[in-house]
Amino acid sequence: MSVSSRSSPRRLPDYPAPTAGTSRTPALPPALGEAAGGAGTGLLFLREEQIRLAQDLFFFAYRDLTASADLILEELGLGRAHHRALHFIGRHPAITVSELLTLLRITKQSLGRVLGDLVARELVVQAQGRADRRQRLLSLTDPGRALERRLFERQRERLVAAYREAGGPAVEGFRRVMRGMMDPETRRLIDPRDPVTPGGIISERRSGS
Amino acid sequence: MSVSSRSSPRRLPDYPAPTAGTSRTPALPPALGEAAGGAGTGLLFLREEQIRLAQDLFFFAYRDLTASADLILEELGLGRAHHRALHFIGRHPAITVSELLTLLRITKQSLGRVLGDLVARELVVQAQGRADRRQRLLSLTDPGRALERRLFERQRERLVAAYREAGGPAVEGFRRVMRGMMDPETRRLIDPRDPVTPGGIISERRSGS
DNA sequence: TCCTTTAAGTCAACGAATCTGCCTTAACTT
DNA sequence: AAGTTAAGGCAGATTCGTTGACTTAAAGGA
Repeated sequence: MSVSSRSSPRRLPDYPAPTAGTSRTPALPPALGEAAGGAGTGLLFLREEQIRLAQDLFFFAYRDLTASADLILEELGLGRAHHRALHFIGRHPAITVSELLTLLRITKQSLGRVLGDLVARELVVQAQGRADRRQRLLSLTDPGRALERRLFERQRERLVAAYREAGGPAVEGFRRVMRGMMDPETRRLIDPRDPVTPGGIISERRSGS
Repeated sequence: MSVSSRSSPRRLPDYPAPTAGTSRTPALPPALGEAAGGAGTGLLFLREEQIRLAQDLFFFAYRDLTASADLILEELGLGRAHHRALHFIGRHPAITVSELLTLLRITKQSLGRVLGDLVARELVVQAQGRADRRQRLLSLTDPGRALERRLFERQRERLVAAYREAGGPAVEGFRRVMRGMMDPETRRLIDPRDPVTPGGIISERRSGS
């Protein structure tokens, strides 16, 4: 259900203070950052502005980080969805389709198209599972691995720079906060200790190595 | 240009080791987290696995964080694009359309649709600029502010929990790393000190308060 | 005053990436 | 043999983004 209905040249109030006392705000609200609570565990560090700043940081950092690989993808006629698939397949060779679906949280249809492209281009291969022959275990081919690496390098530069600037303890803090933002199930997923279900990435389906 | 061509029941290799020695990897590679370099500023903290973990953290945290507001949005027939617009308009009352475009990095067309919906639903109002009457300064209406707050609260819970668990110094580290990942221009944008261009959020167009 | 540029909005057409619902095939499980 | 699971497919739709060209009104420089 679309909502649009803008068409006539709406009348506009000719003064910039439409609703309640909403005067112009400065570029960004001042109270935050190091100033607020020092590096200590001050009591006020949960003020609303802090949280809103985190939203901003997240939006912009994610936007810029993902954008850094887009040039390469565009040249190849691939999209971010392809990148995500390459990333996770590269990180978990012989992953099953359903595990990949769980990681990406998209539907079979959506993944199907992306995966079809990648297989057609011979960036990904499917192998029949040995233990369960219904499964199509996904792995990168050599060209697939090469492409994934090219994409990775672009983001690596940024992340290395960010890590280096921020320093080790900051990186540790970064990780802790990021983990805290995830759903508990997701957290378990990326946590080496306490593997989700004994065996596979998601559900044990280990077959022997 | 679509690439698909999957249709015939492709022959599959019936053994799970398609390419080079890609045997099954464990749930997640072991070397990382606190184990790796302690909380100290070890020298090895830039190893590839660290970087790849950051990618994962980013993907999952962003996914889970944004998903937390989706329930409300869906009820209203709005999308994430609407949420983003509400967020930034709420954060910068009387923002101009072009400033908003710069923040979101999308095209006028895309924003146009979203904004049209929001104005039609009276969640956002446009007011003619006083200094420059070509501008349509955007602000939230009271219902718009109320909705934005509902959406915010969902995310706030997560972020507060994450901040609280991680602790103050971790939060500071989080911010530093996030800033480091952005484009320099973006960084200037969210940095109160050193405002981008004197005045407005993006370009000075301050008119007096 | 004339001319150019800018801010906003619009039309038309398209593309990427998601979704739902329903169905098939093959293989595993009981 | 019957039921369930893994993968894949078709049809159709939605959301959100794109490009390119154009209009209108206002601002600003010469």
